[in-house]
Amino acid sequence: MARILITSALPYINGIKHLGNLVGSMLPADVYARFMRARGHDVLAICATDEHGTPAELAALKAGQDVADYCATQYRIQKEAGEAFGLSFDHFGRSSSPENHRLTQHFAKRLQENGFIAEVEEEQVYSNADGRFLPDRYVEGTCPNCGFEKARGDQCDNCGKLLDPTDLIEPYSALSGSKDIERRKTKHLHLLQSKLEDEVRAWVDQHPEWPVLTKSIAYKWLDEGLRDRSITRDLSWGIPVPGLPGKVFYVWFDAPIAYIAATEQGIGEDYRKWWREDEGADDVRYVQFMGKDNVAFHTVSFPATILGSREPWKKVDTLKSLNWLTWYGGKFSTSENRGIFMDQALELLPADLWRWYLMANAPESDDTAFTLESFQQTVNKDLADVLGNFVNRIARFTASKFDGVVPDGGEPGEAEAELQSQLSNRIAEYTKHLEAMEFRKAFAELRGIWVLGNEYLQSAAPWAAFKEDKDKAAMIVRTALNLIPLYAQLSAPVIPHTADKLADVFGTEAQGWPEEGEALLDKLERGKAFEAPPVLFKKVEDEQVEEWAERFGAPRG
RNA sequence: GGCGGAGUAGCUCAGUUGGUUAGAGCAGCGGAAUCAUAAUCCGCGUGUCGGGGGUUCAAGUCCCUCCUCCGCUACCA
Repeated sequence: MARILITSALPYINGIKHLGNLVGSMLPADVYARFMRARGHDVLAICATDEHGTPAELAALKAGQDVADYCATQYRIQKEAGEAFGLSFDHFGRSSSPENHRLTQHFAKRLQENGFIAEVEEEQVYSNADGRFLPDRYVEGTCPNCGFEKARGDQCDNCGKLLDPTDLIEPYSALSGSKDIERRKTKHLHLLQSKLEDEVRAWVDQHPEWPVLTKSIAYKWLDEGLRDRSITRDLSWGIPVPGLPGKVFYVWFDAPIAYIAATEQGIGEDYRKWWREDEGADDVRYVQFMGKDNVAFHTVSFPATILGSREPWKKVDTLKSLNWLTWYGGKFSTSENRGIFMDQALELLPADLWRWYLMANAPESDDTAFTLESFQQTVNKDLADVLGNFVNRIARFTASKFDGVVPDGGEPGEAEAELQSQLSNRIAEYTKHLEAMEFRKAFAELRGIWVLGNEYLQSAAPWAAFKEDKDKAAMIVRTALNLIPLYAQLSAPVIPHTADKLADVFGTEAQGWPEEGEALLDKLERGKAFEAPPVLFKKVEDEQVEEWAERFGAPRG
């Protein structure tokens, strides 16, 4: 039994997340956690809301709420949506927790003591009308390069040129539109990452097994040279910086620390057994899930923070980074009402349908398009036709021909040996892919395992055998029925709610995993009575797709 | 602009270190079966492997170049 620590990139607080966010980190983290628990490992899966930063303050302002109240409300909404989706985090915390305040300040203090922090006076754009400092991208104006009138202070969206807010012609606040903005001096703490560059590189060098994308992003930052960067901001909402009143830590400094703090929120002092290598975490395997945009922060910035603390905190062993799920090839967008969000998805259909489609088509090697048409086709075929119909046809056949009990009699022959052999091979492949976090390959294999049931029934044809040799028909039916509890276990990581229904048919356990080489087809107690379950999956109808396409802004035609 | 990733069948994608006639699922066409949610199972695959050039006995795979999409580029997170 291994100890496995799993974290998912933290969903930002400014509103409920869409399907792309879900499949980008939280859902694969959950699937992996469920799989590892099923294999009997000691798993701790952690997530939290990421609550600080300018966008959170602005979202609260827009909602007419105090930012603390706003975050509390949004936290509850996100937590509940996650639970409804079956996300089985052992703890879903908040980056604004007292634990994270304490821990973030602790890391800053340690970095300070070790000489990795410097106080620097710099100039920032201040808006008098808004009464606040503005991050570069919240300053807009005319691009000096191409003349585009709504260029942002960090980059022009029209010509792509990288800018500084002072480059803009006639700059104004993107919040209020006010031109009453000025540069003001302000003091900030800089993390002296340049001093840690060699250590970070040495640590990255220890992980040749990381995916190409992950390594190339990390080395790109290292090759350019780690720059010292500000880890504080002039905001009111956040973790206060001791000695600098009115300042808070930069959200990207405190957010990864919240992985640790959320663990403490969840399990108290025992969090150290998972996070401190000198207090028991030396045998922990730590796996992180994130979108590709987050890789640099997890391979370089956060490790620099940890290394600079000179304390033995657990660092990541394995990273799984995913690409983007797109809405018909474009961006999911809250403001423009494009795409489906977690709460909306569950109003339409049960979580397992979304979970299956998202994971079977996870954006692992490249961005992947979500379309309602593809979703409909996939869940109808894989879940309703292949899995659901298999369970329904064998259960109802048993009900009508064998009085709804697992029939006794007959001896398995060549076909059953062949089925057992194919199952063993495919389960081994499936398990291997899940271990490697290759989700698309894994679920193609699981689908193949479901198909084996239909193939077996089709060729064994118990309905034909029943007319000549009832013992043989009984043996075939018994063999097929044994697939139901097996499918419950194998399917549980990805479609947990359905897995529970499958396990309930014979009162077996959905949690667990078949042993390698285990005899799988004669485990059910003979003579056991059971009820054929209701149809597992209703099909998604064309009219529903039409309606949703309209409602969620799908490009038509 | 720079760095990195990607471009393979109508669609979504596999294709290890270059090596026999480039694969899978879906869709489509044909057939079988009738237990089942008109569900299932079997059979059918020539597609300029983004364009062009090069290295090699041999290139989807290596090199050069061009095109398109995506990410990062350190003050969005």
